Amino acid sequence: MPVAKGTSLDPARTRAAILEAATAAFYDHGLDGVGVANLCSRTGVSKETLYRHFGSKQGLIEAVLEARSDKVTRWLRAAADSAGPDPADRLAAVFDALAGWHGEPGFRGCALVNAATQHHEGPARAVAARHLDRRLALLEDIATLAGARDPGVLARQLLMLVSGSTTAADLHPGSEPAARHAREAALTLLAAAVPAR
Amino acid sequence: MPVAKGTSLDPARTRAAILEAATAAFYDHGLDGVGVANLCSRTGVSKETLYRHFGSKQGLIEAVLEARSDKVTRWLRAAADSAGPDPADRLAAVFDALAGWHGEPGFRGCALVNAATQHHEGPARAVAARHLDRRLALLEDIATLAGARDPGVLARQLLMLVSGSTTAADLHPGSEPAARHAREAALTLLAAAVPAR
DNA sequence: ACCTCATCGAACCGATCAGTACCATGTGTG
DNA sequence: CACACATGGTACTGATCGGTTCGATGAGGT
Repeated sequence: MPVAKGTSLDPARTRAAILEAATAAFYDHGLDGVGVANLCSRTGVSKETLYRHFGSKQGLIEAVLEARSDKVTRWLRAAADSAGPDPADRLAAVFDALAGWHGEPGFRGCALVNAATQHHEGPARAVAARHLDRRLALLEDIATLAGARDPGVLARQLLMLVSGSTTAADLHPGSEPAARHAREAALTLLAAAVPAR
Repeated sequence: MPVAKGTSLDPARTRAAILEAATAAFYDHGLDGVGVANLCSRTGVSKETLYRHFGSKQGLIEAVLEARSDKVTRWLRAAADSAGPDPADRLAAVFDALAGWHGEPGFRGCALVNAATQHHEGPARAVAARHLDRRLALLEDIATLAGARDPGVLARQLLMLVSGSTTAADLHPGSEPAARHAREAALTLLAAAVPAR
């Protein structure tokens, strides 16, 4: 038997439960805004169990951010894939997905970026940098598919629109969703970056 | 005599010194990363003096962010003004100024945005929102001057490039400065937003 | 000379923090 | 049944936190 089959006393399951609760708590209250004891009471887990699984609070933070980056990256790539082969459609789908995310109740910006701005040292910045690299790769795929003159440059410009719209949606009050304007800007940049027609 | 003229025992001067040291410390280590006692030792000031001037740590944070927003807003507007009347020149000058800022040693992103992502409650978010409003107003002036179809929409798109390039410069490793790519994107969006030529 | 006021330095408070240790409990496996 | 193990609960440590208080010092204006 490769994996455990029991339901209750399963280390992997407790680990996942801690991870899930910590992800939400850190996102809502900040990395420094929630203590380990608080996290334990949210999950119904003892401190000893938490420390046995993650070693330290920083270890937990790193695991949370890593898992979050994986999940968000998969989600955004799936949104692009669901739009079919046309690069403009794929790009539009990315920003439509962002718009949906920004409108969710409890939205507080990108968890990875937020974490990196809170902890200048430690693993947060490295994980956030890799996260942005993943986003960049997705956008660069679209730019290349569209036949852009310099896909790397276009992708970096599009990434700024992704990050910028997320910041705006979090911090800037506005009647219209920021991602909708970002979407139009992205399509304009895409069209301007393909040499011929 | 309307104001004090002495140099040493001047409340306004001590207040400014605290503000200056706190601005740097909060920027470098985060709002929660530096304690009040630590701040006092940096300035050579006693806790009693600090609390007499600012009432609480939150009061100090609010004063720091307010002053920072004023200073940054004036600085960015001055950069635009130094570029002359042409809207494209003014927009380019804004991103050139950003590029210079992003390249400064110790650059860690926008202090206002960072503060707002660290403290979801309290004055930080409100001050940051007003700060983004000021930036938006500057960009909207340029958009209007250029005769854009919808200056408000263009300004919000440009603001995303400003915020997005600042985030990228802080968190994303890259050989070329993000603001240079943002500058070209901004000029492209500006050109595409003016109806006739 | 006098008084006021800003200030420093230090002690102090209660709360909270990350992290550790110990013990009782329950589950799964042999 | 017996053993190993993951766990919850509780108590504890040493440090740091924001904030308050008190007394000594010294400068400025009258």
